[in-house]
Amino acid sequence: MKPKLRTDDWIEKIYALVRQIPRGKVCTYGILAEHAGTRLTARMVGWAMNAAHHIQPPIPAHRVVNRNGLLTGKHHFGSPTLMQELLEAEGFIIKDDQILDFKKYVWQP
DNA sequence: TCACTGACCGTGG
DNA sequence: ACCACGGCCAGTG
Repeated sequence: MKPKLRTDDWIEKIYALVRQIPRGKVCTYGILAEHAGTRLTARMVGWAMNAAHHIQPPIPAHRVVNRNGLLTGKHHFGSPTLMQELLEAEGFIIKDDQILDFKKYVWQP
């Protein structure tokens, strides 16, 4: 009997991982997806983040960026600059919606 | 009910 | 080095 391999299962992993991201670090959709089970579901990670907006506790989705270090989801934060503001508040340097030296701040579980 | 899209990533030509 | 395509899951029209 396989456990219910459903959304709730891996989606919680995603949330847990994102909440484990220390301040001053960032993570990518690919890494989260990979640690959540499948690395090919990076797209769903974004969907999970979207759902994370109305759940508790709040998810620091601003620390989750794409492989390019680009703030792809900034437009989904309610304010197009909210994500950048949050990241800058943590010491990141954002240029053209992109984190400078992003590779140096990548956090891996 | 069927089909398409989505805060992506990796590989191929 | 650049462009194009496929793949995964779930939600919505």
